[in-house]
Amino acid sequence: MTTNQKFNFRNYVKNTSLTVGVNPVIFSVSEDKLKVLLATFDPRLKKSLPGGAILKNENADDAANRVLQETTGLESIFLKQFHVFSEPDRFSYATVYNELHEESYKPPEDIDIPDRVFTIGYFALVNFDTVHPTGGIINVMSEWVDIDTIPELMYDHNLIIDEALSSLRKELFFEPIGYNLLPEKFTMPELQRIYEIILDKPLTRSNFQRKMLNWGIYERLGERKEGVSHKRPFLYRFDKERYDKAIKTGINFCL
Amino acid sequence: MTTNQKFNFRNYVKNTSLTVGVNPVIFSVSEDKLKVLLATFDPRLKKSLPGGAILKNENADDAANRVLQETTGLESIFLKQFHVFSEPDRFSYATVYNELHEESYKPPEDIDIPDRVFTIGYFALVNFDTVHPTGGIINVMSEWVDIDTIPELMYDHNLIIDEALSSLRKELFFEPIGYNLLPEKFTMPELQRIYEIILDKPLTRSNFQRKMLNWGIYERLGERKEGVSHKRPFLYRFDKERYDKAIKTGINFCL
DNA sequence: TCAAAAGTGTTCGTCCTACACCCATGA
DNA sequence: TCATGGGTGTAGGACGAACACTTTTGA
Repeated sequence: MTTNQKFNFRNYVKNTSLTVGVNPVIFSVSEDKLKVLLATFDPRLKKSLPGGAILKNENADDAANRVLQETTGLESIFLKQFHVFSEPDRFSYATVYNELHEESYKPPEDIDIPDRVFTIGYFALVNFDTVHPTGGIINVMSEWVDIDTIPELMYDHNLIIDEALSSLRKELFFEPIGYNLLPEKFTMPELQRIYEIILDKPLTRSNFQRKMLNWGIYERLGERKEGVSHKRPFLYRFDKERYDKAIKTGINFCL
Repeated sequence: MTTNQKFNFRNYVKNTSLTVGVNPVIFSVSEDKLKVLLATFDPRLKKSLPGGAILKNENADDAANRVLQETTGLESIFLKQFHVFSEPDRFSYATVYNELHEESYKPPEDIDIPDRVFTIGYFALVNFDTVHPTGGIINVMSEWVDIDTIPELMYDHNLIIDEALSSLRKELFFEPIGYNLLPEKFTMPELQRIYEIILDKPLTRSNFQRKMLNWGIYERLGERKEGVSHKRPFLYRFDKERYDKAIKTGINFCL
């Protein structure tokens, strides 16, 4: 036998019309709280995550970066895919219209509306101060919301945020990503707060300091933080070169 | 403003015709080697991973379990999503026809062939002896191949396997999943080989033993392994109850 | 009786924890 | 001068790496 006799194109290509989008869960830290960027599509509806479809010549990462750029203005920041959400009924393009009966939200009948929409969940870490949230292309506005006061959201977006947070915590053990939430120059106490807020548990100051320095991936700068009403802490910077070297020699970032 | 003025359905629904499938990377261990199940669609072509489209009423996990069942006969085994592969040109339905010019592989012109196909990568851990590989619904056959002699595969399947292995290694730090590769009753030396093979590095016998027992998630059975030409090792079984208890009290599975 | 492999114990070093102590700063 | 927070030192304990020793088995 040379040809595969089992194969029949008509059985193989299952024609469920489908769109795949991305939903970045954008984290930042401000006022000692972990925050997530939530979008408002229409003020009368529940909030949702920023998101968008994957366009013709994009891969998923491209799309996530684009959505991030549209809503925060930021490029090339920490962004990582963590899970696909694919329940058959997780999303419907008619939801908004069914809720509000606004003519402009009515799915037109002359274009093919996909039966299903999957979304690829991403999480991103950004420095709060560098972001001026906008609604991007789809939404009216977006805003930071404390992780522990997230309201009920559209679709399965509450679930997506839960999974994003637990993926973020997992990732902390493999990559020292916390510094992405801080400005380029930061102090050890600041970094410690990041870890405490993400992991939601207190860490011992002196030991935290020593561990971070032992990793040898942060460069201590000459300067110290100005304008604090007590001893001025050193400033540090993430050092990519040292990081790459540390990775090669095999390091683990367990806390 | 009540209505979202930015919104226009015609801009929002981007009509790229798209299918999403799953590709489980099925791992097992035999003859002291880590193996992956590879499928042959047509003997004249490169091999590939088992796979299939996500059907109408399935989510991604359902589809992956179905493909696994079709190719191995197994149900409810360890299976975990790890990444979506979404490059615009990663897959084409015409590939096989372009290669072989066999009429039966020609995409019919009267049905809509999707422009793009994404795949969700899964990895699965199975006990070698319980599997009798078949081609499943799509392929002619499937067979176990050593992880370090994987040939060049169709599409981006080599990349998928690489990512699967590194995800498997990562996951070892969060879940003690190695036992899934063994029969229900196993010995500590057997478990140690599993870890050594997956991580591709030797571990110290006595320390490994102690660590596994300290985790307290394996139950030592009364019996010992029969038919070995030296001291007979104890048999153990993974104990779900103890595992759940250990998780609650906060355990980490660092090696 | 012996080789091989399994189980257990011991030593040593490293790292983590907790706490103490001193330093620098603005109020 | 004092309260506050940052940097560093140290004693004690937990744990891992390496290795030694004993036990059990089939050949």
